[in-house]
Amino acid sequence: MARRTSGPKKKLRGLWSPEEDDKLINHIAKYGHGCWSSVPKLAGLERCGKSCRLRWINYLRPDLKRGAFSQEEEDLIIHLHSMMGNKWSQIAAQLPGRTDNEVKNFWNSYIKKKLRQRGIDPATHKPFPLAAEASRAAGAGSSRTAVFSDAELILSSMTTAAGQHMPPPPATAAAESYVYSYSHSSGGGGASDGSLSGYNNSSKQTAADHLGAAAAAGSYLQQQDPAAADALHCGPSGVPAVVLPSVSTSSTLNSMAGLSPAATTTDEQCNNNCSSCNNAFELMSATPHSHSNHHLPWLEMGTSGYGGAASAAVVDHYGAALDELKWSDYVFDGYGGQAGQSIYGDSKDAVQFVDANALSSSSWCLN
DNA sequence: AAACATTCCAACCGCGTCCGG
DNA sequence: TCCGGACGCGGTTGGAATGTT
Repeated sequence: MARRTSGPKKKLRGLWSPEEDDKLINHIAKYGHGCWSSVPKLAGLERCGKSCRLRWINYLRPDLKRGAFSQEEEDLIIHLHSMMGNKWSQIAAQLPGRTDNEVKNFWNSYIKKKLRQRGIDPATHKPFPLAAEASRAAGAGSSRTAVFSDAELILSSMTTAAGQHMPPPPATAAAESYVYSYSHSSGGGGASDGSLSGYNNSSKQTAADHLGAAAAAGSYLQQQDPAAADALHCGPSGVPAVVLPSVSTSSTLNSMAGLSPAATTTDEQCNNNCSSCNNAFELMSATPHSHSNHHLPWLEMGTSGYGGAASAAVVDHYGAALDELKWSDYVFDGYGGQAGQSIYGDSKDAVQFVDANALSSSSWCLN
């Protein structure tokens, strides 16, 4: 992989030899890197400080994980990318033992391709126009794929069974307020005791991962918009209290920051139709809330528990926070993959939008 | 087995930011 | 306030490894 070992610029040295690595490791072990520009001279290397820094950070650091990315890491990368864009260093910061360069390469060589294959624009995390059009054409059927247009969803969220329009969601929420139904055949047992008993064996680890991932996203949200994070009940550590995903949902991502529709419900949404949901705020204690067929209006979540001005404030906060969220968030929930399975992976479950006919204007919570 | 194509990823480049003088 | 050096980040490159014909 010798790179530019010959050329006009003398300073280019190509691959690092084991001897060079040893020198750098020994030097840093003894003295630390201090000022990188002085490292090459002190370590006896014919490299620039920048190159030494890069070599250390990307390859020699003892805490690097190396090896293939796990499914959870992949999911997290996709989700974080949907929130942050190409902020590789920030994304890598949420992945212990991974470097920005590694994440970037993984994205460019693998994830990007995977998303494209699924008709998702990796840059926007939204469907390619053609794919959306194809989906629209196929939309006449009872089940649709996860490829859809924003406008289509907004429309569906505003229409009731009688063809009447639902009260419009808050303006900031409208663009993101997708109503969809997640229909998952395998479902998942409910667990309201705060344990992970609602998760099957293979899901428990993923459930634990959800917490970590949610914490990461919560932390990010705290940084970006503390007020919004507070509205989402992010604790001081950045961990949102509303984090547990529905066990019926597939991946790490649907739980991110508790922002996903499947991850939370509220009293109003559930009281009428959900006998197993006793208290909306059970959710806020990170209790697994497994209602595989909840059809909740995204963004309505959490706000109905607040009254009047407080609710409006929360909505504002949500709006600000949700500006950061993109299509993949919904996809992640929408896909009904098994726990630990990337929603971008093959899945036999198809996302279904809530048929407008299934919604009443008085309740968002339907089974 | 050879030639060619594709993939992967370490390394480099250039730019922006930070910070001390 | 300006300047310059150091640092960090994201984008790009190009050659080794791997796959395909």
